[in-house]
Amino acid sequence: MPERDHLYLRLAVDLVILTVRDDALQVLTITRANKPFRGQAALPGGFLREGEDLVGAAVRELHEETGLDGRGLHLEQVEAYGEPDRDPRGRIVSVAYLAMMPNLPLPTAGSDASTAGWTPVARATGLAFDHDRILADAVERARTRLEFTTLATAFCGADFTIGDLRNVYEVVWGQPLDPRNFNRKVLGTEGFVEPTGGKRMPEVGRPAALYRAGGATRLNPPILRTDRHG
Amino acid sequence: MPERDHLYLRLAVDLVILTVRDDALQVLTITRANKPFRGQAALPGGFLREGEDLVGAAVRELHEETGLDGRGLHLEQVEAYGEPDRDPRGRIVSVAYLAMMPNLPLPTAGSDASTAGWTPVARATGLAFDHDRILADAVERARTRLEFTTLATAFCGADFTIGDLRNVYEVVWGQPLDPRNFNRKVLGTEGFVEPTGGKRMPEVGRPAALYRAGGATRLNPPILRTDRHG
DNA sequence: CCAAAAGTGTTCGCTTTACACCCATGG
DNA sequence: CCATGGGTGTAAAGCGAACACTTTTGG
Repeated sequence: MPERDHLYLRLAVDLVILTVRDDALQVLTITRANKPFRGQAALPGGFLREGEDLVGAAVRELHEETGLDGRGLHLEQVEAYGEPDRDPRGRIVSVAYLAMMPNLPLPTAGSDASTAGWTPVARATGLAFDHDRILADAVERARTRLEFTTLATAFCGADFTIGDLRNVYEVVWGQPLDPRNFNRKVLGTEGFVEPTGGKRMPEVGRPAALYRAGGATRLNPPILRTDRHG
Repeated sequence: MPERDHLYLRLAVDLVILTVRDDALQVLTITRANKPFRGQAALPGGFLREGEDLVGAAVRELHEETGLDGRGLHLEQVEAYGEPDRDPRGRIVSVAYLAMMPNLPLPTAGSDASTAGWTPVARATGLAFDHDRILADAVERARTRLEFTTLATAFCGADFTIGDLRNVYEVVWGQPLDPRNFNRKVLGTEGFVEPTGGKRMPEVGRPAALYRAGGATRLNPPILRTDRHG
């Protein structure tokens, strides 16, 4: 039923999956197997299919291209990108999604999955399409999310210490924080973390209490970076 | 060049144009002239065309449906909506844009434009498609924007008083503010407003100094609502 | 004079920040 | 003992909420 002035196009979903690894903020990238940009690094993603939700497409593509199970992951829409010439294959509008996950080994099983890997955000330049810009937007969004939500816990495993959580903030923000004040701020925010009762023995130093993510979503009051963006 | 698993669809752009009018937050709506939802209120919007930018489509549709010139308006992307059944005409993904403008009379010239009008947000329910949800998301975004950016000035004309600006905050947030503290907060934020030197005589009371929008974009420190959302 | 809105000064209390200090472990 | 990171106490500084008070107009 195409009509006059009605442009038909394809819709892509691109994924910015972030983790904290080796004291650096890293992004999940794939090496493109097909043209255009064959052999070049890109964000994982793919085309929306019939009957599929945007988030559903994101979860499916994540699994197909990296072997990861995206269910349970907090997938947050960043923005839609629609410049007419952003994709040489034709008119393709892309919706970017952001997720944060703990530092887990990537499955190496699947065929497509074999090309997926972590890249430090600081060195992730020259990506295919307009993925440099998408990545920059998503990282800025993630930095803001740490200020106002409890999503930093998404970077940690099931159990973590306050030091682990502080490390997430320091790495994502690229800014050192006072360990003592950070401790109080986190523990003083109801629902941010819950003690598990366990302890973790470090290589050196006093054992640290273990926590898991609490029920709260929003941080009130927020934990603000002093170095304001903009 | 359609391939397997590549869904072709149409992309719509929907507009949430807000203003403050009669001490109420109001949204620009149209009455649909075509099916589906013929005769029902909806947000202005339309389909993306060939070679067109997302923002370009938003500006064009705004002009076609309301007669307004969207150039110069701060159009901010809110979100993309992609539920498979959100539009009975077929698979249509919509990208919503938000803009804030002063209380100007709407052009009544154009044929399509004749159905455009302002509706108080509080009474704007039962809109076509999923526009109720889009409106709610956009309004929440606007409320947050007032906290962290200088966009409240977009609701005012070229010249305005601090009282005018405070009224914008009070109406959009639905919450009274202390006039004295608000005054200092605004004037103490560099680049928020600039004095024009003029004064405005009210019907009753002391004349108020006039200001215009300053060069700043972000509010640092922010002006936070006490009634936290969520 | 009074009413009403604009604008200034000041106090109180909380949050943030900076840092001294103690705790618990391995070597 | 020392080094290292975890955790508590505390005082100073900064900021926002509340409100007394002055200013400038029209009636």
